[in-house]
Amino acid sequence: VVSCGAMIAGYAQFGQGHLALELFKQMQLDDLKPNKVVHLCILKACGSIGAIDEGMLIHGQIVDNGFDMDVVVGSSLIDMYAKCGVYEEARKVLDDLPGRDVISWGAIISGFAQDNQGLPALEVFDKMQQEGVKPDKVSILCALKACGALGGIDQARLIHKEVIRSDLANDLAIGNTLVDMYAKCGSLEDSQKVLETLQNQDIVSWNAMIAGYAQHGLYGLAQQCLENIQEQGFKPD
RNA sequence: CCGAGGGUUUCAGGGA
Repeated sequence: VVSCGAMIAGYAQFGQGHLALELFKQMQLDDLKPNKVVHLCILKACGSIGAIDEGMLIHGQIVDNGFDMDVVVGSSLIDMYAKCGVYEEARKVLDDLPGRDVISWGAIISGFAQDNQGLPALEVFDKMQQEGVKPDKVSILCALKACGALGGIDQARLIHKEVIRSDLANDLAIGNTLVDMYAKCGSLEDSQKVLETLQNQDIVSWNAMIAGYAQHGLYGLAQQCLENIQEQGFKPD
């Protein structure tokens, strides 16, 4: 079971969801009883390929095994349902999950944000805080992405302010997401400002800025930005 | 006793 589990984990992590599912089915044909970790990996696989039918089947097995009250398993279920776009079910699992934490909430927020559903993402983000759960880096990343999807510049500035006062003020992933978010909100000046104040920049920072200019038809500025980074010795990808 | 386990930022191309 453990060696199969390790294989399934590998497949799931490398985006080979179908192979993971195949191996999982083979396991069951061989009468090997999946443990908790195998369930977690297979849920990830289901989410990544949108295999909702398989996912619901696994959910049933998890309930039968009494694993469904485990916060890690519960969060994986939420993630699976959210990635499959079945938000009502994701929400139901979240509401019934004892000890739900910032990751459980983050799974739904991420699902909405990834799906360009900015408004519901931010609603859940607020609800989480109303319940006294403090946002962490990942949930903030997702909330910022949601602002970008929504074009909600006011919400964006609000969250940005909070970020500045937090220990994430100099975080590169957060900074990159801010650059992208402001660009998607149509405020390229803000993007540029954030980019310039980053302590370090990487390829993602530049790409976000260039894409922002390009998507607003500012081809000259996009070009200029590209030349800038090359002058600084960075290689575009 | 050991190993495997949860939400994570940017960008391109063809067809229906």
